[in-house]
Parts: sequence; C-alpha cells; structure tokens
Amino acid sequence: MMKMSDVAKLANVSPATVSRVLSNPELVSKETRQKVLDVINEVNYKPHIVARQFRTKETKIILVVVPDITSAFFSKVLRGIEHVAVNNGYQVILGDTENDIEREKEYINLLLQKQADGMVLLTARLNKTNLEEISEHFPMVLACEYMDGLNVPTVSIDNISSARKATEHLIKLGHTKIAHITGPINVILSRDRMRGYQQAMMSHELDIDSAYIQEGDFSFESGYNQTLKLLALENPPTAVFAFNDEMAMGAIKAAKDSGLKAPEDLAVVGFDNVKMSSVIEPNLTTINQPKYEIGKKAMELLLKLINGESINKKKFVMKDELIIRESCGSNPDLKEQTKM
Amino acid sequence: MMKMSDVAKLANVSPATVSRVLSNPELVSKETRQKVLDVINEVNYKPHIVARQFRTKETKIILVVVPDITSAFFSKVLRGIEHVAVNNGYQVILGDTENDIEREKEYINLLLQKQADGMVLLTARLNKTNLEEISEHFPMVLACEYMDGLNVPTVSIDNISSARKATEHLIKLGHTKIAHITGPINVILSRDRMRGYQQAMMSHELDIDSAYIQEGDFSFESGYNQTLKLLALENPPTAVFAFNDEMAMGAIKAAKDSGLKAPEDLAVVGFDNVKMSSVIEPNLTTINQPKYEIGKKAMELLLKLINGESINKKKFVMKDELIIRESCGSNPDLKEQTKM
DNA sequence: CTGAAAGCGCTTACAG
DNA sequence: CTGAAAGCGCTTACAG
Repeated sequence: MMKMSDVAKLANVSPATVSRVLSNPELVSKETRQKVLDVINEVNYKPHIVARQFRTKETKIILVVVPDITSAFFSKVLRGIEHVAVNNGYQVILGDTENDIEREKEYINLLLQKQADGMVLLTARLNKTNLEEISEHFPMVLACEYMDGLNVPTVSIDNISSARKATEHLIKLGHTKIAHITGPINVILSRDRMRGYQQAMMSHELDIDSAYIQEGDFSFESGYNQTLKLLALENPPTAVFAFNDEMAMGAIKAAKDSGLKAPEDLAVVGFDNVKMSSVIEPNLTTINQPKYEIGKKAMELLLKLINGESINKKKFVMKDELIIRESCGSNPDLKEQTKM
Repeated sequence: MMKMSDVAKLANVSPATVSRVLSNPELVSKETRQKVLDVINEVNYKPHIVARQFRTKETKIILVVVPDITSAFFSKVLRGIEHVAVNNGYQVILGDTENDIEREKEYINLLLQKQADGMVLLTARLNKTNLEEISEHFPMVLACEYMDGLNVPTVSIDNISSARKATEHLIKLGHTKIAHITGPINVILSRDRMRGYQQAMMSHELDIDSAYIQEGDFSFESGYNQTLKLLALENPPTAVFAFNDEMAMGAIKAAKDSGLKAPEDLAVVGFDNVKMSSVIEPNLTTINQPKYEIGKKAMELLLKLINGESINKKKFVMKDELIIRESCGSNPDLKEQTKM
C-alpha cells in the first residue's frame, strides 16, 4: 500500500508538502501542487484516514443511535440528519440498537472512544445522570424523545399534549369507552403519550378502565393482539388510541378479523403519520410529527456543539398536527372544531 | 483525557502491561492484572480506539452500503448482516446512498481508506471493472443484486426466474394483457426482472405492447402514477406485475381511485414480500425473498474474506417463493399448479 | 513557499 | 511475566 512518503519521494517533495496539497492546497505553489497531484493520480494514492484521524483528533463522522432501523418513522428523521451532515462534510453512521440497551451502550462507547465527533440519540434508555455526564464531555443531542429535566439539548414534539389532542378528538366524536395501546412502558415516550391520554380522559371526566390500557411493543402484531384482547372484554371499547401508526394498523386489522368495521364499530387513532397511514384503508387519523425537521434541527445543534459554539436553549419543541382522515369516521365540520 | 501511559504510571507498571491487560489479559499475572484493572476503573480510563486501529490496522467495523434506508426490504437484509456481525465482534455502520451514485462512491472510499475492515454492498451502480479492482484489494461482498460475470462474491435470488414465475402466475390465471412496472432501468435488478417478465410473455406467445412497460422509481407514488397511465391506455392491461411491493401497492391504490377493483378489474403481483404486503387489502400476491438469510449469508462470506479464508464459490443463489394471496384473485386449487 | 522533526496513543517483537 | 523501544502514517508549528 502506497503511503504519503512514497508519493513525496516520487514527486521530489517532502511529505509535509504532500499533506498540504491534500488538506491546504492554497499553501502550495501551483506548480508543486500540480506535480504532486499528478503523482497522486498516477499511483492512485489514497490517504490513510485512520492515521489522519489519529493525528487531528477529528473523525468527521457522526453517530446516530436508532432504536429500530426498520421503522418508517425513524428513517425519515434520519434523512433530515443525513442531509445536514453531508452538507457539512460529515459522514453519518448508523447504530441500530434493536431496542436493546446493551447495543445502545456499545454505540455510545464508540463516541467515548472517539470514533465519532458527536452523536445524536434517537432513543435514550440510559438514565439521566449517565447521559448528562457523557454530554458534558462529548457533543451529543437527543431527538424524538424528551426526558424531563435532562440537561442535554433535545429536539422533539410535545408528546403529552399531542396524545391529549388525539384522545380528545375521539372524545369529541362522542366516544367514552376509549382504550389506549401503549409502547413498552419502560420507554419514556410511552409514558408521555399515556399521560396525555389520561389527562384527556380525566379532564372530560371519563373513567379509565384499567383493562383499557394495554402495553404493546411498537409492532403491528402487538397492536393486533392487544386489540383482540380489548375486543374480547366484557365491556369492549368503541375507540382505540395507539402509541404509533404501526400498532394502529394492527388494531384495524384486528377489528376486521373480528368481524367489526373501522371506524363504524371501532374508531382508531394512530401517531407519527407514517407513509402507510394514508395508504391503508381506512386511512388513519393520526398525529403528524415533523420527522425530517426534527432530524435537521438535531443535526444543526450537534454541529454547533462540535464547533464549540454554545447553545443558549436546551429544549426545542417542534410543531405537531392532528391529521384527520377516515379511521375515526370524522366529517369535515368536525375538522374545524379540532384545529388547535 | 487520560491515556494509557497515565494509567501505567498510576499502577506502577509499563504501558505495555496496561495494553496487555486490555488485549491479552492471559499474558499478565493475576495480581498485576488486578492492580491495573483497579486503576482503569478508578479513573474510568477508555482506550483511544482510533490509536489502536491505527496501530493494528484493524477497525472491527464493517460497512454496509444501502441504496435506501427507508425501504422495508433492505432493513430486513440489514438485520441478517447485523446479527452475524455483532456475534463476531464487529460493529456495523450503515451508509445510506439514497440511490445516489456519488454517495455510493463516498462510502466505498471509507473502505479504500481503511476506515472499515470490509464492506457489503446492497446495491452496485459502479461498473464491473471498478468493483472487481476494489474487490481484489479489500474484503467485499455484493448482496441482493447479481451482476453477470462479476468476479465478486454475491448472494441473491435468481431474479430473472422469479420474475418469470410471477408473470406466469398471471398468465395461468388467464391474463394476456399484462403490464410491467419496472424499477429505474439503469439498475441491473430492474433489467433482470423485466427480462423475466419478457421471457414469460414470449414463451407463452403473448405480445408485449411497448406501452405496457412503464418505468417507476421503486416508490409507492411512482407505482400509483404509472398505473394511472396504464389504465388510461386505449387498450388497458388487465394485470400488472410490479418490480416491488411498494409499487404494487401504488398500483392497487390507483385502480381503486379509478373506480376499479383489484383483483377483479386489475390483478396485481408484487415482489419482495414486505411486511405490508400482507396487511394491505387485497393482500398482495408476491415473490418472497429470504431477506434475513441473504444478509446472514453475505456477512458470513465477508467474515471469511476478512479472515483471509478463500471462498471457492462466487455466486450464491438463495431460494425465492411465489406467495399467492388475494391481489390476483387466485384460488387454492391454482396454488398447487404454481408451486415449482 | 517548503522541509525537518516531533508527536498523536497505542501495540508488539525482542530481550531478559 | 514484564519493560524499553520502535513504529504505525499522518499533520503542523517552527524555521528558513
């Protein structure tokens, strides 16, 4: 393998000059530069990046930790991150944790061991103290999820209020027996959306049958199975608010397979406004998250941290929106009322 | 930042010993080892991995180049890759090209510049000579896509025969006016599947109206739009074979929006057997690719290459399967005939 | 504008 | 079982 000193010899210059041609060409005279470039092309020299990284202490790599690469939701957030990263000369590498905290820790170690210049977390299973300690020493931002009182830059929507909005939509349509399929309850996001659901129910003085809250695992299948459970109840709900669109689609399927129709027999609200939510029938009423913008904003903040700029604000709340489609059987008149 | 020599000093040993404790603990006496580990824990020392990589010329990272991280198909292949990688002590980093050849080249450069020990390509827009040259010097395997005569280890199904099988299914159901929505025609895979379609048509002496072949871009939207075009033809097709499930779903939606019913008025076959294909209504008849296994096999081969083992065979063909569901209106009897 | 030299933080062959 | 020393391939402050 050719190295810089070999190129230098062939071009009759010092290694320092070759280095300059590559990294600061304006410091080298035109003729010398051309001579060096010719040799580089001729022998197809590629600098050894790890050596450069080692020397400069910069990797020009940012790490994104994703809980589930398979998810239509996260892939949109990723796109936002990627675009601003690439535009600023950074490579994005993805760490898929598959919702496993051990894998999450491994990826975080990449950062601690300086294999990346910064990190954006799309999930945080770690506890607050840990995260804050890492954040003190390394550029890091949290996106999608908000951890109460966490002193780390965060970009997300207000999940509690969005979930409240979604539940209230059902209430306004006249439903009183409203169930909720949560995400894994050890995930903050799941608890936040459940909180929103509870707030809405309570503020309208509706009882929450404890059997109406079922824990899913984000998957279509779990939405399907939990809905089957709900429908088998002695006093089954007439509406379901699901943590995400995946599970909402599972809920609709479960209703159909039980001989019920959505929205007539079971109204369903999802969350995320994933592509498929407008393809499936009935089209899902759901909460839109500005996925791309969340990713974009998160990466912009990370860039600032990497460049040593200070961030005055820690918490960035993005705008969500209730998208009313078919799965709750709403009508255009109603749409007016629910706009907030 | 604490470094190895600092730890050494605190533990009253040489840096070499600290290094051994970390990488070859069996070379160090129990007492010394414990003394060093105590210091490491006490000061929370993390080795500087880039320095190690630089020294050992190993990154323990493998790079996967994905054309579209958003795709439900590729994410399953990724899982197969990840699992065997992680089990063998490798980190997987993902390079999303967004179908852009420039981004593909950038990621390949990561390999050439030794930032990864090997690479699996889930797409190959580069030409054969380029790929072979890289493959001679660096561990690399190609998955999902097969390039004729390419001397690089490859794992894929036989796309031509699968596409033929899918088209023949339509023919057996009595269709003669069968359209095909291709992927971008500069992608090998698109040409392969089109070839299978053409072979099936020709071997059954069916004409292919050139307007029956429409080029899509993998997306739901393009499937939708191209189907609208097909249906607007003076002599519209009664069946469509789409390059993938995404576009097949778009085709179904287009039929519905045109007041037609699938499968009665328009039969649709997809490709990939993506999760959503069994959720959407009508359920898609499609070709199953063993996604996870393709990824697994590809990573196993890559590991062999990295370890300097030789691979006797270059071309690994995985088994596909025609999955008959609702979107072509087939019946159980027919299922028997089409099993191959 | 260019070169000589030091040094980034590890690992490993060698010697004892 | 342990240490001294060389060296991986670059970059950069310094000198000229």
